[in-house]
Amino acid sequence: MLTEPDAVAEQEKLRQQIITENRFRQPIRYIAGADVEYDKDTNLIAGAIAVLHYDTLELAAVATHVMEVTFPYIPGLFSFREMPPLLAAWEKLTLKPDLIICDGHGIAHPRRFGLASHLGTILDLPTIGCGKTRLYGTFAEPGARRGSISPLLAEDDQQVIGNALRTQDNINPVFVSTGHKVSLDTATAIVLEMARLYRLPETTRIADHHGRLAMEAYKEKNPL
DNA sequence: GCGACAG
DNA sequence: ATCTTGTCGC
Repeated sequence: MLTEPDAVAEQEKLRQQIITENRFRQPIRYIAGADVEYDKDTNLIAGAIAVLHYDTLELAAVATHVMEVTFPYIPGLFSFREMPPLLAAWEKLTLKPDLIICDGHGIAHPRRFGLASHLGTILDLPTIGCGKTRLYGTFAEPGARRGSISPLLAEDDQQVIGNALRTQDNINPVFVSTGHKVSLDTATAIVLEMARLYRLPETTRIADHHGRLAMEAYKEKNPL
């Protein structure tokens, strides 16, 4: 099994591969959302990846995978818990997206290696981190209107590691950061564009929905 | 020693 | 993550 020190060493190794500039073919045609659901009374987790048409937000493909957890929840090593089900779901996916928005942070992480960066470097695919709450860094409250941003700062405000982005008027901001091969500015613009109606981008909402369905179906088919 | 701590 | 309907407020 993977030990904590090994996980940290793995992070450091992969972290060096992160590219924080745009390196993807434009225009974007397919954009995906990646999310993982947990079951309250078992140790099952369901990874889900939903691919949407970038322009219409119409669902183009989806894949899920239910399995048992293989790593505990440790802030900072979170990705080692969610990567297994996501990679398994990725293998089942028939239509590969141009870019993935992850439910968790990218480089807005104490060692600059959150889930989005982990998934991006392993798959060598452009990824964006979009977390609902802050993990690392300091920030000033962004303006009250949709589209307002405020930088997430680290190392005594000497580094910008992400953006607090208000996706709807007077609603708590989300935290956007580069995962891999997408600049912070581009990542922020894409998340805002995908969050037309709700606080979270449509990609993660759809992935979350299918993850739930997969979990229910699995428990139905495999009773305790 | 005391908090903080993605999902 | 999960527990969870109605309800307080804009």
